[in-house]
Formats: sequence, C-alpha cells, structure tokens
Amino acid sequence: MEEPVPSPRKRANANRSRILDAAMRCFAGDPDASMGDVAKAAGVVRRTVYAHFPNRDALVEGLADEAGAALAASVEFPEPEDAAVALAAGVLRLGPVSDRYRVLLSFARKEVGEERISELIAPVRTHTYGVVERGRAAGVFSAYLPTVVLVGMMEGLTIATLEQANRGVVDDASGAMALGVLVLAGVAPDRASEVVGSARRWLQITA
Amino acid sequence: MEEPVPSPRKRANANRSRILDAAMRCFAGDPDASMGDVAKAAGVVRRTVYAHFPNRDALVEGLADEAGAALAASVEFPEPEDAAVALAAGVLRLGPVSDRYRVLLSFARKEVGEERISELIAPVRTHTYGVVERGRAAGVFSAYLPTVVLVGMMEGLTIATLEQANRGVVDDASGAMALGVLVLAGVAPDRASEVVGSARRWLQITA
DNA sequence: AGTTAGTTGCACATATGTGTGCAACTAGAC
DNA sequence: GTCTAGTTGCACACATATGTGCAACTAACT
Repeated sequence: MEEPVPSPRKRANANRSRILDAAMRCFAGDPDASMGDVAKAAGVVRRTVYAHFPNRDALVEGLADEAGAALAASVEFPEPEDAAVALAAGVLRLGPVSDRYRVLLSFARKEVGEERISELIAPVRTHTYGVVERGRAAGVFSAYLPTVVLVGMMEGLTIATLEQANRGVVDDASGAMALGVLVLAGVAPDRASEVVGSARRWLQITA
Repeated sequence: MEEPVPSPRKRANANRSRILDAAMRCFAGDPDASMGDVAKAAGVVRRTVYAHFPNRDALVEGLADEAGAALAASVEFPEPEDAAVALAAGVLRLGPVSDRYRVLLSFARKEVGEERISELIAPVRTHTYGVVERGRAAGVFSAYLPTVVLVGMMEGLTIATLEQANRGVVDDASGAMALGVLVLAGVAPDRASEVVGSARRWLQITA
C-alpha cells in the first residue's frame, strides 16, 4: 500500500533492483560469491547492500522470490488445444525466463533448500505434467515412461540446452529445446518441427 | 613400480582410499565441505588428510582422476552392431559409474574448471557422439537436431534421471535413462523397450 | 535553510577454513 | 629391542567473509 513516495527513495528502490540484478549475475558465475562481490558488481558499497538486505540469506531469498514470480507468470497463458502445440509453446515461452533463473538451481542444496527450489518451479512442473497427461489421453504422446520421470527428464534436457546456449554451441536454444521435449514425449521427429512452427505462430497471435 | 611394501603402508594406502571415498560422499552433500568434514567422515584427523593430499585442490584433483579413469573405462566394451542397441548398452553401463561421479558436475565452475570436467567426460561424449552418428547413417536414428546438441540433451536427461533416482522417484534409473535417450534419438517408443531388452541381454553375455 | 532518507567509508568483533610445525604415540619390520 | 612410516593432537599464523556501529556526506522535499 506504499504510496508513490517522493524520490530520495527513488534511488533507493533503483539500487535495490540493481543489487538483485548484480547478485544474479555474480551467483551465476560463482554460487557463493561474497556480499562484497555483489556490491562491487552493483556499483555500490558493501554496507549499502546490508541496508537493503539484513543478511545474505535475505538477499538470496529476494532472488528466489523474483524467480518464483517470473516462473509462475510464465505458465499463465492461453493454452492451445493440441497438447503437442501446447507443450511446445510452453517450452518456447519458458526459455528466456528459465535461462535468467537457471542459476538458482546451481545453489539448490545450500543457500535455498532443495524443497524451496521445488516449490519455485512447482507451477511449471505441474503445468507440464498436466499437458503431458492431456496429450497422452489424446494419443499424441506415448506413455513409455511414468509421467513424473518424463517431466524430470524434460527439465534436465532443458537446462542442459540452456547451458549449451550460454556457451554458444547452439543458436536457437528455445527451438531446440522444444524439439527435444516433443520427441522425448513421443512425437515423431518430422512431425515435431511442424508442431514447433504451430506453437510459434500461436505465441505470435496471442502475444 | 612400487613393490608390495610391507604394511605400515597398508593402513596408509587404505586411509588414502577411505579419504577419497569420504570426500566423494561429503562433496555430494555439500560441494564445499571443509577438510575437517572430510576427515571426520573418513574417521581420521584433519592433519592426516594433509598427510595424503597437500591441499584441498590436490584432494579434488584426486577425485577427478578417479572419476576420469572410471568414465574412460566405461566406454571400453565390445560394441553391438545395431547402433540403437549400442546406445542403450552404453547408457546402461554408464548408469552406476555416472551416478557415483555425478557430484563432480556440481562443483564444475569452481574447484575443477569447466574445461577439466569436459576433459573428463570427453571419452563418454565422443563415444556417444560416434554411436549417434553411426545410427543416423544406418537410418535407425533421426537427424532432427545437430548431433552435438542432441548429445548435450542426453547428458542433461541422464543426470536429471540420476537425481530423481537418488530421491527415490524412480527405481530402475538405468532402464529409464536408456529409454529416454533412445526416444530422444528418434527411436519409436514401442521399439525402444525392445532395444533396451536387447542391450540388457548383450551386456549379460559380454560380461 | 533545515529536515530527512539514503549512501559512503571506515573500524571492529566474530567466525570459519586453510595450511604448517612439532612432539608424542603406535605397530609392524629388521 | 630398535627403527621407521604413519597417525594423532595440539597450536599457530593467515586469510577471508559476515554483520554491526558510527560519523560524515548528499540531494531532494518542505
């Protein structure tokens, strides 16, 4: 309910954002970068970081919140009827945001708990799970593996591809991811490219 | 060329192994566990660890060496003719050893360099790459994605499944991995289970 | 001009990990 | 028995990160 307060605060809020941003970048390079590193990367003094976040955990928690919100938002979009197209569209939409917060997975065990991470990506996971189940019922996907396992594989495949992309091995990461996920779900490789095309069109229309 | 030296050394060598083993377990739980933690886990005093490994890096390097050797060994086995069966057999063989050293990936960026890790899994990677290419030439795999990307996805899929297995979500991790990898390569899901069966038989015969 | 929120720069206590040095101990080898 | 390699238990110096306290500074708002 904080009304738009004047402007000594403006810089303050801006700094908060810059710190979160810098923290993201730092932790991407080294999961346990120091508060000093983050401060430097944010163009701020260490003491200032503590003015915004009482301690390291709070900072990480801030990051996790951002990530959670973005991930949750990424699955709230009109769903194509065809489950295959829906799955592809989901992957295509998730690509960028997922890359931004891929880092969080790297300090899963420590900083944030394993279960907190699960909590964060839960929306995406359940959404994917639903689409896969739906596609199976409709006969467009195969049921050669339990859905949970399959979804887990999709996650792994996804982050692996994102890492490759960050290393410049692949250009169209989202497209590749979508193809891989579809084929893994049991869609025939030739059919998969068509589906990705449809998904692309769908996203362009709805966006 | 060290001849079988008496036995004050016996305990020494045994300890070295126990330390490496403990280090593996510790680092699995927390990528930057302290030397003290490792020592405790090995049932040894911290000072003794330093008697075997001059510093932390040396210890990690020892781990990396073990891992490298095991990984390299895992791809040296008679190759089935059918590329699909070969791919499945490779995954099945790799499963256990890969799980043992999956941890190394978790401190890729820091302790060991990114490129050192690449170096370690290079044998497996090139082997997989070769099998995939061979399968494509024979028409049993599809070429809907560049081979490098595909192999990268397979790696991601694999470790994701291993993590699920370690959390008890899936029982037959190796089998699931093999299925996933085959389907991802473009083998039809129904055909995939047969292939895995063949691979299992092959491994039983040759082993 | 004066108030005020935010920033800066420094100093400090605290904690934790690393690597080393040294003397005492143990149990086989000779 | 004595020698010897390996282990133990402590002590130390050193480095690095955390979180706090405080006084000085800045710039906008009243």
